[in-house]
Amino acid sequence: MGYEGPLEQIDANSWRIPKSYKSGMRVDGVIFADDAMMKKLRHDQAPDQVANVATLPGIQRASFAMPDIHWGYGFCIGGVCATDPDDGGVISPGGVGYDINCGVRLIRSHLTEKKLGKRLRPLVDALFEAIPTGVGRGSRFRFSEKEIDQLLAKGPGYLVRDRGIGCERDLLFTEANGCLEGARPDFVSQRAKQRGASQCGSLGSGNHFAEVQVVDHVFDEKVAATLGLFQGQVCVMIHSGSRGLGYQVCDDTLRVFRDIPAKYGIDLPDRQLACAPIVSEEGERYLGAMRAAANYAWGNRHLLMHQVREVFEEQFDRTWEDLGMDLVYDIAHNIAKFEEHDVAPGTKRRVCVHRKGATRAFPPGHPELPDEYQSVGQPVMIPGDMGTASYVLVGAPGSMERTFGTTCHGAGRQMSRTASVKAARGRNIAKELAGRGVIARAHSRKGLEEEQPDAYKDVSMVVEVVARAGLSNKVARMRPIGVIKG
DNA sequence: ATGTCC
Repeated sequence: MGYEGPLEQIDANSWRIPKSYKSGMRVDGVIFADDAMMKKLRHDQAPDQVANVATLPGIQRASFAMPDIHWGYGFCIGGVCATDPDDGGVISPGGVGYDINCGVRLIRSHLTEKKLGKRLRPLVDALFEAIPTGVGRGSRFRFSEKEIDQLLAKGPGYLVRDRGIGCERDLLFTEANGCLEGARPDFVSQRAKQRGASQCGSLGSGNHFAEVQVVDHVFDEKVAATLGLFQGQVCVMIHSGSRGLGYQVCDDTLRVFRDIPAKYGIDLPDRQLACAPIVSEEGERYLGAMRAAANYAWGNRHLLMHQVREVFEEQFDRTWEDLGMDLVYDIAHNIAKFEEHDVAPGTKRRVCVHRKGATRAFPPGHPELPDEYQSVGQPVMIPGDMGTASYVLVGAPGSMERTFGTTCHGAGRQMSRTASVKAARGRNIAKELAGRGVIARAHSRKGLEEEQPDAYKDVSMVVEVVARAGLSNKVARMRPIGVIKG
């Protein structure tokens, strides 16, 4: 079952689904992809999901999808949708995803691959021992009921200021400073908090990882230098989200939202697009809980970084400050937040930008960027597969004009999890990775099989499209040398 | 993604 509707080529990198395609579409759909990607997309349901999102009340300009588009719950992964609260705009949990504020952070260091040498193996082993990974795993950090409310309200700011973990600079180099205003811990269920209380500081499973990487190629020396990156440098990339807490918030909300569209007279082409007006009791309850889960996720990645720093300190017998292990940046790629954007030429509005498997990519000069990055734009980390590469980009002016300041978020799967496991029969993925120069540690053999390099599209093709489309510019390619997973 | 079914 593929997509049989119209796809009009706008230019080399983007395609339009006209709003005449489906009744109820309020705006066009726009998909960023090259010719080869578009051919494959015809066999996917995801373009129909882009069209469905275009029917949501209050949607502005267009329903967008990034080149790593694939099918998801209600909204496609790689989807971007901005709604205006003053135009009847809605908030939809499906437009955020189950893993609220899943995201990526990159930590740099003074170390080089050359200097690391034989110390890589014990380093990866120590990371695997220190950092909890896998489904349902808890961490060594504990939060009482009062403390979890603090964490949900303040995010990593609570960890830095009240618990002395990490430093103020860590907050400055996190999207939204790691704290969304208007978080409502009191709108998060007891069950969600219980799951979250023991899991903060754990990695999780699936595509989540912590990776030791080497800067393999620099595309833009000047920008790389501003981000503190250089050829041959050792970095650590962390990909994780809000664990069981965010999942539970999404699950709790979807239960409540089943009958809400009808209550407000909202007609939907797919029940999974369940939503509520931003200006409604139900909308405000989800927004408050979602923001709290987002703050939790930033706290989680902050604690993961803290544990990485501890391991490096022990392995190299120097402080993390001495090792130069500063946070380059932390970005969310599953979130909805209010931002100022042009909804028409010269008309600025505060809109609710849903990014589901899509990354904010603010250009140089944006007021939300830290001073150090004003001249280069916001760093964007794009994880690829664990055997090939990840990318660092920076936001470009085209993102504001075209996609509400957004770019892609990853390679995107090309094989289902079951197909990946089947394809791994009789093979040893860890051994194959070792042959490619990557030390991989995971609790589950099946987990590694699901995440094998073949399961993913070529991340470099995805990055090429967003670069050519002017959404974000390439800075550096990162090659994995050690990875820990669930 | 997720104590992959309270």
